Amino acid sequence: MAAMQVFWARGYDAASTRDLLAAMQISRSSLYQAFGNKEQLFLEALGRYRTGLVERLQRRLDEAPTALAFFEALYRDTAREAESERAALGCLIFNSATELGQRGDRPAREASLSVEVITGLFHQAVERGQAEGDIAAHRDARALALYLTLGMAGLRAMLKAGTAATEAEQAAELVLATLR
Amino acid sequence: MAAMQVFWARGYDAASTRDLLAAMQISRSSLYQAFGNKEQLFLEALGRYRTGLVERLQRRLDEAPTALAFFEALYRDTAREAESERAALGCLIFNSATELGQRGDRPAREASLSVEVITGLFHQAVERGQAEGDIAAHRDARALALYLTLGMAGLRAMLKAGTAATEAEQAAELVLATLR
DNA sequence: CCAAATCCGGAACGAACGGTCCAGATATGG
DNA sequence: CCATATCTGGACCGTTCGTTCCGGATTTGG
Repeated sequence: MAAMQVFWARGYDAASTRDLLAAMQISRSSLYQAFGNKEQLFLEALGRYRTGLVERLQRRLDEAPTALAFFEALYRDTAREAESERAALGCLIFNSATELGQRGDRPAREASLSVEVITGLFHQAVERGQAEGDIAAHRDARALALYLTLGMAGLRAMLKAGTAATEAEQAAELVLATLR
Repeated sequence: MAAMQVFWARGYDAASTRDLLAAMQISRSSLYQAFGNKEQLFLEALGRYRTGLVERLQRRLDEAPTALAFFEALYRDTAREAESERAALGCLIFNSATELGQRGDRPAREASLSVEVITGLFHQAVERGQAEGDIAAHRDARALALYLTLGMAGLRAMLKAGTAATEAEQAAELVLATLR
């Protein structure tokens, strides 16, 4: 969905309906007939983003030799995005969660829920890693999952702030160090 | 400055000049005479925020028994803010850096610079901690400083996403574990 | 005490916002 | 082939945006 890209690049509030129309290549009336309003279009876009991201992460996790290797690849690949256009976009979920904060409306709640979904996936990955013996078993799996979500949110924030690739990679490496 | 609070709570774009006038209790013409425009008012507010924050952090660092104790108190106090109104506000610097991203204009550049200033303060604190022997000396000080800034940005993002206090504290504790 | 300089409330500007609406284009099906 | 149903381009709505501007209030200084 093209609307996703617009919300991703500009944020919920700053994405105007005119931006959305231009990207989706449809007319105003079609948008309102098909989605009701801007809020529902955003919810649809965020839902699709989350579904796609979870699918991709789950596949990478399933295909990874170890859960630790999964986290290492995820963090290193993300850090290496530094200084690219892709890095400036960030992640729609973290972007939305920080923009909408505790606003209390549906978009805000859905963004928070999406962060929790990511943490849930990380939790499952950590448990696998602890069973495999690659991830320190003496630490609480849920706490590690929260820590890894925090790390990703922080890394994405640093990339948005313009941190250089080498520095992002060094910081990411230190996040990973806690797993061992 | 009252304008700071408005930018802090609502973000740069979402803070309307009418919001700002109401908070500052001045008239429209006074604002434009005194600050030129909204962008310059924001730069002023962000500058004051940064100065105040750096002063407070530096004092806490100077008064802390060890640099490690400084980081522990900072992270724990921040995590404990979870579920409060204060946590929903986040930090003006990280808020601005993530909202404005790599937009290239003055506000965006100033936000990125502010993040770097925080990292610089952390760098100095890490070096003191390594000299004192409380912080692992085998790790690069600059990398640790970047990691700690990343951790703070991540923690603030989690608080905005509505993470519970107990979970925020657990995650913060894991960030601190890397220092030892 | 008055003249001069400064300040400020509020009206007004053009532009952009999210959302509505209808005439005309397009597709459907008997 | 035409009647009917569906879709859509774009004008338009009221509101809000950042900014400008000016007449009148307030302060200042001699």
